[in-house]
Amino acid sequence: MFALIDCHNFFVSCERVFRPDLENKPVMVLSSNDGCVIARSNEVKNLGIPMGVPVFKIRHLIKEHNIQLFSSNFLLYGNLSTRVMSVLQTFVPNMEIYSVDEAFLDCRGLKEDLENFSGRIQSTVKQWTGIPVGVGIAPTKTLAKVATYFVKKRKFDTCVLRSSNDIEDALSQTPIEEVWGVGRKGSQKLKTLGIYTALDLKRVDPRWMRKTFSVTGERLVRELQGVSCLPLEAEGEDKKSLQVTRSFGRPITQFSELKEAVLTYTCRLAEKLRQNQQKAQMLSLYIRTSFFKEDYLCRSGVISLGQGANDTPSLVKAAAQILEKIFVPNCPYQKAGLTAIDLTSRNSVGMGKPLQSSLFEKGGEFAQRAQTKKNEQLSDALDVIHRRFGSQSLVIGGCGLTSDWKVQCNMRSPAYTTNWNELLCVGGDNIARVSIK
DNA sequence: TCTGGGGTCCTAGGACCC
DNA sequence: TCTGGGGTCCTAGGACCC
Repeated sequence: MFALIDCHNFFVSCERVFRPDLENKPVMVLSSNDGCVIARSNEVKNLGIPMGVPVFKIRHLIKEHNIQLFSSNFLLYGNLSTRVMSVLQTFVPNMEIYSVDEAFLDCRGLKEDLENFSGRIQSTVKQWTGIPVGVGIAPTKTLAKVATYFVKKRKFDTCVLRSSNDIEDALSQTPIEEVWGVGRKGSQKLKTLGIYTALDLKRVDPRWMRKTFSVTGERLVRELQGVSCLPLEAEGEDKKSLQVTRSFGRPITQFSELKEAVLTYTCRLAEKLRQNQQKAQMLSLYIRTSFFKEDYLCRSGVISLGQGANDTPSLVKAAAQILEKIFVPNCPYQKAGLTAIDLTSRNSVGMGKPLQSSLFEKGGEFAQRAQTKKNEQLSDALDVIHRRFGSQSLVIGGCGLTSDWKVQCNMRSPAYTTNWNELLCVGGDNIARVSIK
């Protein structure tokens, strides 16, 4: 049996941990640039506000219902996520962190009654972290997903699907578009084939499904039939790609400004690579205008980083080269994104596979190695300085200093758990109502 | 006026190998 | 006249997830 633990309205719940006065009030968290709704409290869901809707379309509802807004504060959410996961780790030997707000637990060998077990998880996480969670338990991961769908819909705390009667009953009440792995396109196609519920899908021939929807479709059907095809993923797998993509606070037309933005994102990407102890062998960059405007334009390019790099100077140089190549003048760019691909594994010798050196390396092998070493030392120093004095304390020249193209986030909550200067104050002018149970 | 960010997996088709 | 069979690797694009 698999247990899926799913945090309720996670980002909103994180904000409420430090703002208990917002309990039972409508609260939303917005995407970067305060553009779209990415998390809603139950009160907001009850108003019929959908996930992902742009804020400007619902201004009137926000005002009318006095909805409390927050810019996204991923530092906070990431930190609270870590807390929740470490509490979950105390319950079972094997678990998979599936996303920032979800984890699968392997329930094999559990002596305890499952209803009791899930209740205990739910109350412990709430008490130790302040985050409310739902728990769904079933024989496969996909069925556990169905169980948590019921938790959300029916406002249960927990749901255990065990007997085939219970499972079939739950599946018959699950619309096909709610099944894990069936997206918008898939559900449209399935409906034209007469498959409307999860139960309908469970009853199709897996071999037919493979022909029509590839191996992924076949696995899905088998999972619904109770045959586990998706094992718990091992922990600490290396990432296969890393990205930094951002929309700008306003459209950018000038090359010089676009370059500042791209190089700023590149520095961040290099930092992420170093944090992960990985190197990239390829770097790709795209720049694009707004989807919603006429003459939509998207340009992209890829460049090789030779044997793999994660030092800031190498990546910055590569990104600038791509940008020169793909830039088209007089376009209102709205977004840029970088992706590091072909990442070397964390555990391989000397960080990165022991690759052959390139036959066509310029400047001779020794000069090249010396330069790489310098760049890596510089990057390490940069990391140390950023940790100590903040990420803005020292930047490379190409990133610019004014950068008024930066994303808007005017309603961000404090970094309550990661910055000494932003700890929650109790008493004084700014009294927070914290109830300690 | 105003529309997120970061990932994974799968397939098809082409180039290439013996 | 007539031209095989069995592979791997790479890339682009699509779909899906949170």
